[in-house]
Amino acid sequence: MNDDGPVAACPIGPVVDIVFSRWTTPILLTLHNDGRLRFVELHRRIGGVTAKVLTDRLRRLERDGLVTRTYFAEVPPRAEYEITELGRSLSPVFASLAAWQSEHLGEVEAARGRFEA
Amino acid sequence: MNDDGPVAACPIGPVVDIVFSRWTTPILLTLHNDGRLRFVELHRRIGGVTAKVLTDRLRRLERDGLVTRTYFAEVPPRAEYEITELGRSLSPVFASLAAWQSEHLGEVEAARGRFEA
DNA sequence: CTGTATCCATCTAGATACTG
DNA sequence: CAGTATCTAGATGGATACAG
Repeated sequence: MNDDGPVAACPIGPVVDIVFSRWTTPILLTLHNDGRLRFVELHRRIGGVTAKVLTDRLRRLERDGLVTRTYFAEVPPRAEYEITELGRSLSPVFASLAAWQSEHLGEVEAARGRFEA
Repeated sequence: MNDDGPVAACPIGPVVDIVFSRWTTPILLTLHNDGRLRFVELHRRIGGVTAKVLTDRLRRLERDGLVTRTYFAEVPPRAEYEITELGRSLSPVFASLAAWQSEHLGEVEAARGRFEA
């Protein structure tokens, strides 16, 4: 949550809150690249996150309309997650981040090296 | 910090950590738009953040080469912060976020409304 | 003015156990 | 399998006081 304060200082606050909460980018990218996945499979591919936290993030993404959840009350039960059109529309954002990173991450690392001294 | 786990799931982890820690976007945007500013002025324009936290973020941005700090040991002292070329290179990233937000934030809010029901 | 030092409230996430 | 419930540890941020 970006605090209030002069909203003018951060007009992109809302989208940052929606997209860059922890674990949301790997979730969205995985669903974007790998298509519809059930819970365990998504969990396995992301790694490092607990079921509780993954569930929380997925609920939030579902609430925001970026992901859909389809539940099958079978035995054993099955839940499938899929990215929505709205979620897919974030593609250009992720592309611009990837582009910046591949072009400039080296400079950041160099700056960090200099900063040690 | 995006945990480890399969890095493949989040290739943009590093840039997300660099750019989307709390308060970093308003800091970068303010310095981008308003030019070189001294500490108090920056503090005032952002609002809602304490001096301690603002200092922390600025140090981190300085370390990463996105911002420069120039200190004048006068009485009273003066410190001026300015965005670097590297920091300015984030422009397209912010532009893509702003574009997405203006196009799709309404859909997110609609989804949230639906989710209540 | 430009911070730092300290302490504390809060929030998040992780571990673990358990249910339908 | 797909979660939920509970508890706790650690990180983060805020309040406050103080220093150079």
